Amino acid sequence: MNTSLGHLVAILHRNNQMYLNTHLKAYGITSAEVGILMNLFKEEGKTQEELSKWLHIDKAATTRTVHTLEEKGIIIRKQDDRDHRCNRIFLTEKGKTLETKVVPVVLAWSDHISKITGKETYSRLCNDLASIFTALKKEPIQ
Amino acid sequence: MNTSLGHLVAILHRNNQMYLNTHLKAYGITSAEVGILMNLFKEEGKTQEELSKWLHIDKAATTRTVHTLEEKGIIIRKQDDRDHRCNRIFLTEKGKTLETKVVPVVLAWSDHISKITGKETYSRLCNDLASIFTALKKEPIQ
DNA sequence: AATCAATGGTTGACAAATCAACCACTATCT
DNA sequence: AGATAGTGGTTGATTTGTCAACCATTGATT
Repeated sequence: MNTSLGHLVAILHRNNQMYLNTHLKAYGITSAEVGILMNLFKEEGKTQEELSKWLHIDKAATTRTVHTLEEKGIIIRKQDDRDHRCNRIFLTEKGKTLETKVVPVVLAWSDHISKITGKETYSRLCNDLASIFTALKKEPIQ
Repeated sequence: MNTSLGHLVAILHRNNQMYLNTHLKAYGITSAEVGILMNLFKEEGKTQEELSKWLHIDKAATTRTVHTLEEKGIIIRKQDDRDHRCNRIFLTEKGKTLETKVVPVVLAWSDHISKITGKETYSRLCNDLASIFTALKKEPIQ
């Protein structure tokens, strides 16, 4: 099985993106927006910088995704009162109603994978990946 | 640790891409080309269709990547004698010399990850992902 | 042999993300 | 207070990939 880790991760990532895009199309949501939304469902009011760091995504990408979400009426950007450089991001009423639509779709894909691997393997997998995640946060590769 | 599998995989994938892009820049190779090259180093003469399937990548993407590789003088496309629809892909001499440059970089990233997780965890991780990989091949999600 | 479907590849339009350069605002330092 | 450095966000250019429509060739059916 001479398939490298990078290769496997790439395939899984694209598979996830495609899954999200087809199943969220009905709600007008794209895969790129899912990360930000899932974050907002948990806690609103983060700055774009904080979102970028959490998602490990370039701040330029965050800017653009946040803009399209605002145009769709799903979030609002509010300038911070103290620090006028910061935009703090909040869900609109419409945005809040999306939680019950988006979250199940995100979980459904994980469930698919979980069924493939079996439950223990799946949670082991998540733990292993999470440990990489935290390690990369502390000490980025090169 | 409320970080979903999709999220973790996405981060890891982008990390890998960035790593490859910075470390292969000197050789004029981009991350998108790595998959095809790694495949050709093992076995030449595959069709674009076969490459696409192996890489789990849209055939349009394969077309474009193969074209840029050809423009760079790294590969040649030869039309199949029997079936004139097929392009079979081969490395040029210049392409063959890249193996000793590209492979170590690809492995270096894996090594980084392996050092983070420890060796057993790493190979377990690869096995778990590979089992997902083969399962997806047989029975794609939705 | 003629038609019709399937296959391999190409193209155009778009989405997702990076990088680099930039602007506006804040914080610091003298 | 004024120069300077740092931070948060935006923009333009480019890369990577998807999707859908298309063309050319092959294969199957009649």
